[in-house]
Amino acid sequence: MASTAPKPGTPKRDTKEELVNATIKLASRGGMEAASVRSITREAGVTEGALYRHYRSKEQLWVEVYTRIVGAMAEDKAVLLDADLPARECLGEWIRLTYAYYDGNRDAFNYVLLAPRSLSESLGEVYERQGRLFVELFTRLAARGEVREMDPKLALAVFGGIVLAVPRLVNEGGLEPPASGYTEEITDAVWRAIGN
Amino acid sequence: MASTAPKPGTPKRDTKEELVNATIKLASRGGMEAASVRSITREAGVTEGALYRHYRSKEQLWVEVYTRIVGAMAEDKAVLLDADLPARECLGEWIRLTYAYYDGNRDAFNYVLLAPRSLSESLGEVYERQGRLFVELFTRLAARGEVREMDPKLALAVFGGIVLAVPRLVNEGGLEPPASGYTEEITDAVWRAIGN
Amino acid sequence: MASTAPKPGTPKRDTKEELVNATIKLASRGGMEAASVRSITREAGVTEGALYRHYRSKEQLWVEVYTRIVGAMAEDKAVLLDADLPARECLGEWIRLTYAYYDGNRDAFNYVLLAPRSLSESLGEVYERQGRLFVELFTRLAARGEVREMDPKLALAVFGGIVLAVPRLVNEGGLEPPASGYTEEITDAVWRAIGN
Amino acid sequence: MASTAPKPGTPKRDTKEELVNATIKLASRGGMEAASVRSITREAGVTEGALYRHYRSKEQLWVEVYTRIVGAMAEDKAVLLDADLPARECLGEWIRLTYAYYDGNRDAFNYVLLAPRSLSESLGEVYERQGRLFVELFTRLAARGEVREMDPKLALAVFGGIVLAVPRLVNEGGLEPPASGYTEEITDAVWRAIGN
DNA sequence: CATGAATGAGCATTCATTCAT
DNA sequence: AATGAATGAATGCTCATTCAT
Repeated sequence: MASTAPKPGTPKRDTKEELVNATIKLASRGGMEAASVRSITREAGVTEGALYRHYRSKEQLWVEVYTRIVGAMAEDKAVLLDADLPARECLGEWIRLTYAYYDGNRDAFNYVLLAPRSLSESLGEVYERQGRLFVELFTRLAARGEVREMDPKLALAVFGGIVLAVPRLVNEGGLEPPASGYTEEITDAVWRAIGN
Repeated sequence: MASTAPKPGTPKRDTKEELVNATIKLASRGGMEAASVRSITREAGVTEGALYRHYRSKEQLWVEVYTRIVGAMAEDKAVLLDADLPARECLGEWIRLTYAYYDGNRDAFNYVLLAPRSLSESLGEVYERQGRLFVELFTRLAARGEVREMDPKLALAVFGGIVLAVPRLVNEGGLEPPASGYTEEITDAVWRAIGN
Repeated sequence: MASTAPKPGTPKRDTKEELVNATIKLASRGGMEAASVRSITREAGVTEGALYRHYRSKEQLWVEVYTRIVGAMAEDKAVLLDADLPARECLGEWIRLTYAYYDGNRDAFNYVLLAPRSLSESLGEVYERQGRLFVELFTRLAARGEVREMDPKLALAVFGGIVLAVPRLVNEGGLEPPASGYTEEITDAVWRAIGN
Repeated sequence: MASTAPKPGTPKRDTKEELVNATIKLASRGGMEAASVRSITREAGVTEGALYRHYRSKEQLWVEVYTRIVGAMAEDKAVLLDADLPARECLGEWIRLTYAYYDGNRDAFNYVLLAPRSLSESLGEVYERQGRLFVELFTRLAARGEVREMDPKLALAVFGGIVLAVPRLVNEGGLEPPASGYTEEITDAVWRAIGN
């Protein structure tokens, strides 16, 4: 008779997981407004108290949500960073990678990008960490003379602006959906703007 | 019988005006959270009831706020559209104009960017109208062969992305402040991305 | 057809009154724990929001409650202060007066006396004002040599301690109820402790 | 097989002890509000479940806390009761003793004073037991004609009132700190009030 | 036109207590 | 004995909106 129940000392990781998933799900569907503590916990199938066992505050839950998304993406990007591909190709991969994570978590990203004012410092750090990775990439490529000579942070803004604005317009502004993959055209635009 | 009340023929547009100004003022200072119905009406010097006499809802007040800002900007841009300047110069002016309105109304814009989902159709229309103006510009320039051949809506996304992302990063991402005006460098980037 | 409804501009003082009364009533019955915002407003026949129209916080409501009770008592005591009665008689009246207000508001008093740590500054002020009145009385009597030479604040503590402890013991410690009026015996004890 | 666990014969009274100590420690530092079940158990180094293995409820833990404090004090006072000192001296010692326990456990005492209504009967008994001891003392002294003829319970109220009110005023009412010990002046006042 | 008191559902958070392990 | 995740009702408070005057 093998027991399917978790052992006493074994922390059930399910709840944290459920909470994070519920948060992303709700935010993706109905924007941040839909992601109240009540609705998150209902969606996760637990009570409000359970959230506060695992996270100090709603904000800390968001920190975890964002940290996970960005953290996973950052790992993949770090690999790319060391792959020493030609600049244009590298940028293309970078964008493809960004969209891979962006697509499933659109609203989590938007929340962070559009309302950082209200976010805690620890979330700000995760946010910056994401930016530093691009700056690192750009700086390396610049050292090899493969991209334009410009403030890497400005390059980051240009890159981030283009990459984030396009899906928004696709969604809400009437732009046609990606079809064969907008990525190519977006990479073109980014490359022209910051490439060599 | 000297009357201190406004003359019958004199339309008292004051209340609506005060409400709109109060909204922009509060949102610009303290973000969207500071612009509650209560604080808006207090700032405007009227009561909550008065707001609802003039606007169906808080949302409708925001529609008006946004319509006015974008409307005024659109007028200026329409002039530019007909001025037949060389493409690059025209784009530079266009950006300068955008920032002129954006700077004074950052939070009104951000609100729209952050939560368009919850805004009524009329706001969506205003939002699109702004985009159509750029599309019109781009199409004209394309007809003269002065910009790249690309989907004008994609150009809009690229343009909008760069233009909106840079001030954000300047503000919150640790980028150096505009100095004599980042506008030049932004225009460069935009031009490379979508110019000819 | 005389209208019984309040005029537009006329503030209905009822709600504030109801709130104050409900607070005293609940605190007197079930102690401070029974006086939650929810129960206070239910008892007053209004919703929670209504409380916050009239008071910035629950604490501010308590400030009003206490201010009213102490304020009314202080007025009566001020009269006594100027009546120039012989010390012992004056003290007796003072105690009688204290009980007159104390009896109807026992828990409001107890709350303030036993948990001042959590009270706002403005409540602290009201609290002190009550004490200053006694100190003033004691100082005057001392100047006439009718009471003992001692720190008036210590006298206040002795006076307050005796006066407040007796009803507590009557209520909860098994002391027999006042019968013909404990006041006489209490006045005796107080007089011996601080009189001349 | 060296065992690190306590020997079978050794009773592990640790948990109850830790719980009681943690409660007193927290209440003395941060008032009753700081003594939540969570913080008590964390301070004691156990979990919430452990508390409920040893006490039916939080209230029962407080009963134990209070019983211990008062019990220890009662033992000391019982010795004093049999020492047959002259009345005034005896009262002085009694007060000194009271403060010795009161000072280290101010908040435990205040809790009882503030909210006895909600405490179980067993706590009420402990509370009364404390009073009975004084009544016993007073009755003996009265039999020897060394104190006033008055209801011993009234004497208890007078005694208790003075003794409890003075430290409060010292702490919060702006009275000067005890210096070499207010005890002398307090004993004076008590003696005048109830002594012979 | 304007007032402003009242609504009532909503918010994030805390707490003593329970119970499967 | 002890664990600690989960409960669920309660807390003080905010907000856009309504309506009798």
